Amino acid sequence: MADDGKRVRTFEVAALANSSPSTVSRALAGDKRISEATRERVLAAARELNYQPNLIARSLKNASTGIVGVVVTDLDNLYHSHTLKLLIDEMGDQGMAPLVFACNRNDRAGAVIDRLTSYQVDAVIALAAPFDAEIVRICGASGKPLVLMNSYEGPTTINTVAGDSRAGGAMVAEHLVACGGQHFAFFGGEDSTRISRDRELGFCETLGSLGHRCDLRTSSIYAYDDARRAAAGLLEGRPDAVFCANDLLAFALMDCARLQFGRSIPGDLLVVGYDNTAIAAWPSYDLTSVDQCLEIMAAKTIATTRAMIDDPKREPTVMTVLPRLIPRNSTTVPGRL
Amino acid sequence: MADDGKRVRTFEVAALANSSPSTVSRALAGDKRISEATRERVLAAARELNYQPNLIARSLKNASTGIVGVVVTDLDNLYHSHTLKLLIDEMGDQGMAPLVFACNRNDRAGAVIDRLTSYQVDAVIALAAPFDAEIVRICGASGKPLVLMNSYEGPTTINTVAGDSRAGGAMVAEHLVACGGQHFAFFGGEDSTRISRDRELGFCETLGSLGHRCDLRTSSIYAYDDARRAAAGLLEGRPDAVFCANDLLAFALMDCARLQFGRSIPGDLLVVGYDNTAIAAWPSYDLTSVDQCLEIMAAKTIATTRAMIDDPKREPTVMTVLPRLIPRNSTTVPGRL
DNA sequence: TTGAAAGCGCTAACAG
DNA sequence: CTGTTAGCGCTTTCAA
Repeated sequence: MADDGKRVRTFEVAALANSSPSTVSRALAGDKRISEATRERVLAAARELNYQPNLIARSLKNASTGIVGVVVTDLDNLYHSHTLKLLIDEMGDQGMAPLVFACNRNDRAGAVIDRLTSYQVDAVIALAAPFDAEIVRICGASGKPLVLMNSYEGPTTINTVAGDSRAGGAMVAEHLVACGGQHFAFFGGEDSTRISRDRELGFCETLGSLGHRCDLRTSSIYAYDDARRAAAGLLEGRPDAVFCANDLLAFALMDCARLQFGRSIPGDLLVVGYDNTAIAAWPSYDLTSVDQCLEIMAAKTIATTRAMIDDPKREPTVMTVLPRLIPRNSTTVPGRL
Repeated sequence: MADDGKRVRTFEVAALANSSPSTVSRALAGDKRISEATRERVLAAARELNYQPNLIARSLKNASTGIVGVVVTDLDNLYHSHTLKLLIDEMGDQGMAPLVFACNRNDRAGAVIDRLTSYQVDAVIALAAPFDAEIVRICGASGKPLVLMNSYEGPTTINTVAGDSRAGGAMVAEHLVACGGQHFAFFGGEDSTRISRDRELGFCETLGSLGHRCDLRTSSIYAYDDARRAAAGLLEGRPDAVFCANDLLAFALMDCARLQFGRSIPGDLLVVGYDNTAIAAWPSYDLTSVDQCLEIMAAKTIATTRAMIDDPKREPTVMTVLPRLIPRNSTTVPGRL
């Protein structure tokens, strides 16, 4: 029964168990060299006093805190916030404690990482962050393993887990051709991002190898209104098959096509999105989309992080997760299948 | 220039500044009794070595870690993940470090809180958590301030920041009556939650005082498919004005009304949602919704947390934030306004 | 105004 | 198998 305020320390447990702090520490750590009898006594005492070890004190002695820093950008993006949720769940299961900092556009990434490392995190995971040399430098200098998840770009000297955007783009090309598309368009996210470029690249390459080409393209930032405007421009060109670099762009384009251009989907226009957001499955959109298999990516990210913590001089790995296309009504051509 | 791996300690800074660790500590803390000259020397040395204090070590001596535990449930709910984002941003600005744990339905809340308190967090914020006596007991026993944000229920002996659901329901009633509704329905979230009940209560009360009543009701869990099914049942009763306890329910109901019942919105049916999700503003839905002013709630939550940390024996406060109704096309009656 | 020394709670090396 | 001791990096008396 922990009484108000003060936490129970090893010392108190030791006193109750007629033993010493070190014995308590060992018994709780499962040290083999403790006799069954004393172990029992210690465990009983600990339970009775509701002893919870002070992890902060422990980590001052050990090298490791069990805390992993997570740097996130752009949590307004539903897809990113879902990724964070998966990471948090996975880390919780693995006994890691996520210390989460947002690094919004105007923050200096370096300052954020400095705060993180001040807390002696065991590693840093950067989520959907634009590649930032300063992060890499600081983590390198402080010897903290760094893992980039779904981040926009990075050399192979840094641990990276990302979806295979190029393969995803290729899948979409094959699918749209199979569905009878003739005039193809690409609707990209922010052009500077490697992810959007890779999706476009895979798309165009594969279209080419199938004897088609992508005549139209435009791009927009991640915001419905902007996307809507850009979509209008794209639709002027009268494409009949559009690949959108993410679901939000696809939703905006579908709304624009139906409400503003009076076109029916999939009758007049085939649309494919990316990320397989929950909303894609809603009947109003029923959007064919590429699923990045985020659960797998999150699991790999955590596994990589764990491996780097266990062996800091391990070679960095770059992992790629193959996405899969989820066909829905936005590309279902009545005559086919 | 911090070299590989090892962090710089006060000792090294002291050596470079021809001084002692204690002086370094004081200079960096801005202690008044340090001469201008030595302060300069110390700061210069610290900067030169890129000294970052070890916050873990510091907090072992001090009472406080600067870490605040955040317990979240149900991050799949877009509204909750957005709330978390706002909290993270606000805490970052305030110099708090959020240690985030998910407490999913099958986890024991107690275990999660125990892990949190093992890290000596300065306070715990429970976000959208079902009220759980165990959390309260453990936080109480360990003397950690607890703040519930938008949580489902709680006695007034606990710090709470929540939207005024009853007032929100009342606003909706007034609005729907003003828009000419005649046959009212309420579409609730999980019935056990106080929040949904309060929204309904405010709605029905105010309808009553305006000479109307709410004849129909149903409820659903937070999942599109379930909501869609429940909505179908509700629409059988042919209401012409529905208040949905959250936006997701409203979207499902709108889809159901249009696609399955062939009813037009707002022509045949007025719909109001709650939370003012980003999607509510999309043209396909263009949904009138109640905005909870989450930024304000997040700010108040952090302010309360800060106040409790600064003065742990402060009386708990219960705060309520007045929402505001955002009218959109789903309740725009052509003849009016 | 500054330095030396003690101690936060824990664990690990070193006796016994 | 177990207890004593030292020390993680910092802050803070206490002395000078």
